[in-house]
Amino acid sequence: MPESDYPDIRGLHLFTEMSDEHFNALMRGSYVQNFPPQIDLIAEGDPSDFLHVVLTGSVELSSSWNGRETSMATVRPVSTFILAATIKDAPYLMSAKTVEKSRIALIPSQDVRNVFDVDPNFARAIVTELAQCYRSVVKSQKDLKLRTSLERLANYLLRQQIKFDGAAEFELQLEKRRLASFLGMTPENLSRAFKGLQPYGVKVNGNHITIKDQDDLMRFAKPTPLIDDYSI
Amino acid sequence: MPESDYPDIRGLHLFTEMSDEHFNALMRGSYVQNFPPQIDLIAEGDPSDFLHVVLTGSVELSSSWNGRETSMATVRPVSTFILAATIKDAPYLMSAKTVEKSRIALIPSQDVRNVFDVDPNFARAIVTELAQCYRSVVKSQKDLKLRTSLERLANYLLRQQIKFDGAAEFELQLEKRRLASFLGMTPENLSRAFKGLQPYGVKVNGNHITIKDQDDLMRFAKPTPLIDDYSI
DNA sequence: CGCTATGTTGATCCATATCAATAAGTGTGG
DNA sequence: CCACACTTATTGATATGGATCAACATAGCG
Repeated sequence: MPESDYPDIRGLHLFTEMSDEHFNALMRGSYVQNFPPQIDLIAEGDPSDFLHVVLTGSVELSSSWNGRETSMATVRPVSTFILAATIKDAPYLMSAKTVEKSRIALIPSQDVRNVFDVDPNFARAIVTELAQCYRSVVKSQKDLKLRTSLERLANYLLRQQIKFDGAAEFELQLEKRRLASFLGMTPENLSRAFKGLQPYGVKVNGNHITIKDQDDLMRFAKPTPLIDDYSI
Repeated sequence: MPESDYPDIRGLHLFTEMSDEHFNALMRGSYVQNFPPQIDLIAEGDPSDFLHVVLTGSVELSSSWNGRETSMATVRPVSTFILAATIKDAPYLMSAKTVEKSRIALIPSQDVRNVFDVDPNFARAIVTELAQCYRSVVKSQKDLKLRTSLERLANYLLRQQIKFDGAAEFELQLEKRRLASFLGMTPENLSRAFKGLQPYGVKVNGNHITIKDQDDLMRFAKPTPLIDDYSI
């Protein structure tokens, strides 16, 4: 891997606290690759040979069964994905494909496990990261089981708004069809859900969202830190 | 904590590999309590003061929002729950209440974090456990998003059957209303779903399930290790 | 430019929720 | 030990959220 990529990766929580020696050892065995859009990186069920780090671009994680498919998450720079499979040396539970042109670091899973065993700081970081991931999925599960699709959309928009520092206007980060699948609905239903939020001051123009009155939307959406991840 | 309870806890993956010294240190600060059925142990949002270990009985984890409630999991002996909250020192995301009379060990979260920092074997065990938990929720999420309620029930029954060593007849471990909520449906719908599985050889009598022809049910349920956890 | 993928809108269908009534347990106290 | 209350399970009738199908519009893109 080119040393110019080291700082980005080092900046991740996962890698900040570990020793230089171990970090460099990890990096030496790793490599970085540029992928065009729509490239399959991983198929669910594959053995987990590498821990992946998205440096630029974005990657969609999805799963399928019996001819159906659903979007599970979108990974943006700089973060890792499929840490759990790497740790457990178990097959990936999700497929991954690039959404846009992306630069991705691949760290051999075996190296991750080796360094984990000798670097307590790295071990602690992994635990924190895994606990974080776990809690995120639990939240997402609650979102799915406790809310209607309209409520999920409303809360999604509020979370996005917070990401953009509470701006009244912002751009959707995802294609609508992907967003629909992520929220557990069809594109048609998402279209109608946007309409359904008009009474609460939500305006949509392509990917451009305007939230007239945040409080109004919040009264409907009833966001809570026990479901909605404001940190990400 | 009475020393007679040590072996059960020590037998958990989480605690097998750690040093005696650290294990005893953890146990000294812990205590064990007997609870009657239907006792609230934890409310979601509470600070995570203790790692809980179910020694006997069973505990239901649930979440609620805006007047709705859903069952997230049922914990049976001997296992821990809310490890992630303990590790992150963050509020619980789920509530916990005893289903039956239960004996539960409470290990102060601070102690868990302290020992984690000094015992590499314990640290590794925690990572493995968390990765396992994470993957379980991801599977459960896929189950919810990719399958109809009938398919979820069919696969649930097959997983239960495997737990009972493939026996053609077994007892449901959960009350039906709890099972319904766990599977993300109403009790009425569960009732009808059982009927809907009759053509595939599923017979229900109270909590007693009979699966006439496993292959028949499997052809409908299409179980896969990428969604269905055969290990638990 | 057309071509293809994405998004919208309308009509309809279906899975599941809700409401209501009844039956069957389960537990409690007299 | 039974009668009563109360919770759980089932069944039927109906409502509804969301999916599906179809047509059309729009927007990237080679």
